[in-house]
Amino acid sequence: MAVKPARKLPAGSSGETDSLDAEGIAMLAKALAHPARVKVVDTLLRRRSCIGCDIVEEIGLAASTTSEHLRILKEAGLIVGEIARPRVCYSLNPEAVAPLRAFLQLVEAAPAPAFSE
Amino acid sequence: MAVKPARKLPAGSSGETDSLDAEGIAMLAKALAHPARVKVVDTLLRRRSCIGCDIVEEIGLAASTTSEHLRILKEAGLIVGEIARPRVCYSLNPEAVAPLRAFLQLVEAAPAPAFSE
DNA sequence: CCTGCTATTCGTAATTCGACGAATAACGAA
DNA sequence: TTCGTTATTCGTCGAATTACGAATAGCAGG
Repeated sequence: MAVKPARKLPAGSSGETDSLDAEGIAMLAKALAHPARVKVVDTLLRRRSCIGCDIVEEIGLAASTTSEHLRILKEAGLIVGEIARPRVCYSLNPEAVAPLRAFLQLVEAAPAPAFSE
Repeated sequence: MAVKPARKLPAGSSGETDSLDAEGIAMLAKALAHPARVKVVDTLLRRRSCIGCDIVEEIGLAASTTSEHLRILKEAGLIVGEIARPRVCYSLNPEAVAPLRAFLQLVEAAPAPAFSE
């Protein structure tokens, strides 16, 4: 479809001073756009620890499905996985969330619409 | 596979720490999980105004596609549309974003993983 | 060596998403 | 009333997501 008229500026940290990184924001949001993945993040938030197969039990999906969700979260940089054979130890990467959080904070600080609903 | 029963406990109860609304968080994130929709929100953020077809021009997609994105944002409660025939005047609904923002803030405040990458 | 434990990858379905043009709706203006 | 402007809905298509079980990969230990 190639419906990308917008400039695909390579990851070279170009100076977008006034335009926000919609792609990056959307990518982060997408990583959290599923209840199972939100639960994973929440689990890692409460149990500071990380155990792999405990996550499977916590969210109640098949191991392979859970692994896929973990892959997506990893790809978005939201979590990191330390290999400790035969286990994998997952942890949050708190700073990865910053761009999305900053954007939401801007939105929340915006003036409410004049008309009430 | 024992499918875990998704329990729907009232959000108004006592502790908000153990009753995370994963569904709601994910729904909000999903609404922002596309660059075009992030751009719409950003446009409404910068131009406090609301004009409907200006949004179409701003994000560069077909009108029908844009309308669909607006519908999704509306459905998630992130924006509201005031009908001013033949136009529709869109505005942000800043408070709708609060649950997701609060969740992200918790994540960001979490201790970083012990091992560095 | 083989066995068990854990995590990931593979193959495959069903469903949802994202995009477009065409058709439709709804009102102000002529 | 008819026309013009704007927004939404409809129908459709390919692509992506989500889910599962089966198969695979690595290591610790008997």
